[in-house]
Amino acid sequence: MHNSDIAKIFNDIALYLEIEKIPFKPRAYEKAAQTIDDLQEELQDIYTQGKRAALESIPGIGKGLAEKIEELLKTGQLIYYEELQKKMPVNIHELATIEGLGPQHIKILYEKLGVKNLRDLEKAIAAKKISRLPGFGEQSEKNLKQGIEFVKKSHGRFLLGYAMATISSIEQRLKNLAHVQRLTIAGSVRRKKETIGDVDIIAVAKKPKTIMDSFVHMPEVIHVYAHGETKSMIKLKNGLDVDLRVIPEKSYGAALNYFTGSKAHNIALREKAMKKELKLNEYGLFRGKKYIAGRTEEELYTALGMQYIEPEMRENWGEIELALQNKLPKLVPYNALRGDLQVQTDWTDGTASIEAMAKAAVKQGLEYIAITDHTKRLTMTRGLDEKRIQKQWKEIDRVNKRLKGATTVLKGTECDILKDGSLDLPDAILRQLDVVGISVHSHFHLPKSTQTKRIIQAMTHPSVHILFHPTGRLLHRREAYEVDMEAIINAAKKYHVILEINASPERLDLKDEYIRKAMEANIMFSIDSDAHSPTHFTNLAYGIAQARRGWATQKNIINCLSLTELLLELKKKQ
DNA sequence: GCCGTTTTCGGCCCGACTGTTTTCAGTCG
Repeated sequence: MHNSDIAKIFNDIALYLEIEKIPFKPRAYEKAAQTIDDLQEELQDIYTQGKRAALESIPGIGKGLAEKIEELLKTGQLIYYEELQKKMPVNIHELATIEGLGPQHIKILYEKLGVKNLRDLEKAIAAKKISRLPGFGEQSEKNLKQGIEFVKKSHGRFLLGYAMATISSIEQRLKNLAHVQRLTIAGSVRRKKETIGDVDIIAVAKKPKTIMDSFVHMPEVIHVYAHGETKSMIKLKNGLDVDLRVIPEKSYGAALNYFTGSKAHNIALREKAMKKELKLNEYGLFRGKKYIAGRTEEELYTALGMQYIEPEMRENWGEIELALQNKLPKLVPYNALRGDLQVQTDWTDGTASIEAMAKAAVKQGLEYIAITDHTKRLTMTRGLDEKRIQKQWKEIDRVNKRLKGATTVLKGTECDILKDGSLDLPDAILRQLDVVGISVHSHFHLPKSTQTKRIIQAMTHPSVHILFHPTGRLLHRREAYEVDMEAIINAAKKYHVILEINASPERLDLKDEYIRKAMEANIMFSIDSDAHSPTHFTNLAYGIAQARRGWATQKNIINCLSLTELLLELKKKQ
């Protein structure tokens, strides 16, 4: 039993307890679930080494939860959880993912209509049964319908950042097999799309049969669609489909190129080949029947008379034309970040102390981080007011002393943009901060022009450095608010505001096409983890991937600068 | 169910918004 399984059970229990209107316990379960999800070590290992006492030393886990974890680890089940399920046998997790549907309405739907899952709910909506229920109406029926559509739209696709751990683990195991000479994850994973449909793996192997056998017998596999010598297809327990192809070495580059896509890029590439009286397919580049190239991708692009194109750019957005003219931008490298300008701590809704976050940043090799806790309007996070933020500065000074330069902690804020475009901290405080980030956390449904005006109003404030997660979207959960991005980009240019590329796997905000538009206007970006726990710094890689998909170069990323250079840049503002 | 420089009991993030109501429950963050 893995941490994610236990975390899911605790989250389910929290929902059940909320249905029963039991106070406070749900928070305890939720908090523990979050902590467990963020844990770097498996609970199983912690328990094996230190028994129950070690479990209890984890913050948020006391005697009661330690016992439950012990039961889960030992028996694979939890009687308490099963009893809750028996009382109300619904797919509570699935129903709760629908925006606007909470525990109390789930209860009513179950008791009055017997709704147990998404499918039941759809049927009830189709039969117009919802609006007659107590507490529901015409509008809530409409909202539920929309919510279901939104969940279904994302159905079958996975967030890259959530699927990556599984994918990497499979990749490592396959690479370690004897007889495997080369192996690469291709497809949308290689292009670093924010969501992926399935996983395509390309390999060269001396004995294809052995690698294929190992592949279809991995413990995560629940279904084998196909099991052949050159191609096998499986479904994993988490729902992800994975294809593996074994390719002759001669065709490896061509196959990698073909299975990396995108389809549009491939078609355009083949058209260029045709104009040169060549033929490109997954086996190689040919003149008539004569093989010309295909062992590596580099060789392929060269033979087509163009620069090598990074996978993140292969969307047929003009990259082929630039490659032919030798004018491709040099994308920001994955190791180029020197700092992180959005980090939350336990002063608001983060899970760890300033010092713990700073130490994690040292491990990540970051030269500096900015602590950017929420501000007072965001009451649910205990957002900071002018008094507490000044108290926080003292703690930051203490931490910096203790760190002795291992990394530098900057004083920052994620200051709320209020409805009228004013900011949630007084000017006198904002002026003293190293990093002022601003963001929208309320009034998501303003008309587009009003929303745009509101945000631009905030950007005109002389102390503002960065607009955090500029469109507010949450992948698979919430659409971006309506905003005129062109106007925001123009404002960023005019008022010298940096736009954030938020690296959190469910945000990745800005999205690639906006990054490209902003690049055309030569806007500066910051790639930030938005870390709420020490493990989240590793998400920075997804932010860089997103930046590369938007064709961003190193000189446009503010946190590729050294600390001294960065502070110089930021201080150009008052 | 957790936690403690207000410590072993009694607190626990709480205000805004929506849609249902016609003064409030449910949900979100």
